[in-house]
Amino acid sequence: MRIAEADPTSETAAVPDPAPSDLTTRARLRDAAIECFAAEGFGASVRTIAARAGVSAGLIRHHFGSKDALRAECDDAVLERHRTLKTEGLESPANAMAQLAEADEHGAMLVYILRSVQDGSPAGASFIEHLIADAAAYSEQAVASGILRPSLDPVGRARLMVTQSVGGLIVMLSLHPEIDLTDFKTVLAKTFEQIALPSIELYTNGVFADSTYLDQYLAYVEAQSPNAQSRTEQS
Amino acid sequence: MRIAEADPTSETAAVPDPAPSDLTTRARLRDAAIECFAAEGFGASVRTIAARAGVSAGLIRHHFGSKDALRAECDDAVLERHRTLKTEGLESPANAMAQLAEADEHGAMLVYILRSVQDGSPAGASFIEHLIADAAAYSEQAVASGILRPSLDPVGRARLMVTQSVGGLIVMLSLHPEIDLTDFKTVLAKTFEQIALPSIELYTNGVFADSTYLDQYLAYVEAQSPNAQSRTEQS
DNA sequence: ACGATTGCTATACACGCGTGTAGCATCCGA
DNA sequence: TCGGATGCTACACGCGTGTATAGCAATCGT
Repeated sequence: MRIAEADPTSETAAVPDPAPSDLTTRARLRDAAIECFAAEGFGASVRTIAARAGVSAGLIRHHFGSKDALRAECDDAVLERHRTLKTEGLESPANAMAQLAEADEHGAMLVYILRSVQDGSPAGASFIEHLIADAAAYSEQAVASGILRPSLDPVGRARLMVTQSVGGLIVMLSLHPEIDLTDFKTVLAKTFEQIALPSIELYTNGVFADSTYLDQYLAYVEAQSPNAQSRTEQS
Repeated sequence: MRIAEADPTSETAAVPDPAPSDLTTRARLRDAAIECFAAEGFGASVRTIAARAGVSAGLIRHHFGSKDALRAECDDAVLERHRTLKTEGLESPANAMAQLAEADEHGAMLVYILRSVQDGSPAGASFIEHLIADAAAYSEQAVASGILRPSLDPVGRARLMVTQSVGGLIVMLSLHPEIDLTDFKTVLAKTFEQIALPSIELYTNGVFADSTYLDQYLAYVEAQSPNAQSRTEQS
């Protein structure tokens, strides 16, 4: 039913329209929507999106049917772009974000993901769960190879680190509402530069001087339920 | 000019109106706005707020002039309530949030702060900066008393930990969009229970097995600019 | 070469929003 | 007792939004 920009079922031979951009208007509309959603959040109006794509507003309805459908297609596009980027490149959760922020297009993609999480949409939750699963898998492997310390709660640790990292970026995004589409790269780079040393330091040494807090908590949780858990203990 | 709920300048003798709640309608309106903003974000309509307070919608304009003025007053109220709560109670940044989440009213207050940050409003930025300043002050004191490890970048560490903690809560909030005003406490308690062990573990031991990453970064930053910084080094 | 489908624009509709205005009841001070 | 301020409601206006419809130009299949 839906005709993609390169669907071979109804493609004749050569490209039918050498547009100003080499993309189909539909694809340009989708990319413009991704950029607008990243820049302004999902409250961006369809007229703004259409104006950014250089077309009329009604064309969005003509191509996608509704704003929600357009957004769903943006979610799919970003999700798949992230997936391919993940499989083709290295996927070290620590600097995956930094890698994503390199190209401008990737920067917009990153911010789109942050907006999705910030918005509370199912797509955002899906992103988070994927990131957590990836982090957990990478963590297990890194623990096995001696890079990371083992944890009493591996998936809990992965969940914590992902939510905190993404959340920190969302906070930094919210702290700069005047952000422009052109300085995604700049702002992200400055942020990473700002938090690089503290985060590496935190991940290397922690912040507590000794293990009294951890010991106290473990004793507390042991007193609460002296049965399950605390079996894989080798911190 | 502004008539507070207990302003003695125009108070006769006894309470003039034994309303269903013992608060002024104006104060009830303000509290209802705080709750609605916490529950739905700042897109909550004035009609919703008025309905929650059990009054008409136009009354908001009558009392506050505009929705923005109402929100500003909510910001002030929450900020001052947080300030008093901070000074009167203990202020350990680690469990300050947990303490805030105890009472229902405090839970709504916490979520209001999170919404402010999420929204990107100046009030949210102010909250964050205050939290960072507090955390930095507490951190300095805790380092002096041997509870926390010293840092190569103390304020950077405080900034990182605050933004990540608050951001993690925002992500958790966004992951539960169906949140109801009545289970602020429940959701927050479950979240804290979920992240307690991983965060204590992280803050105690870090995640890296050794200090190669930190050493590499320090060497890199030293090679980049061999002059300033790296003087207060005693990690 | 011609009909039909496609790409696209322009305009209008319905809705929810914040805001403004008119009016009513009540309470207080002189 | 009475004038005026106060607390509050009901209703209407303008605006921006997503959505729907009508129509035009071009391209493609046959």
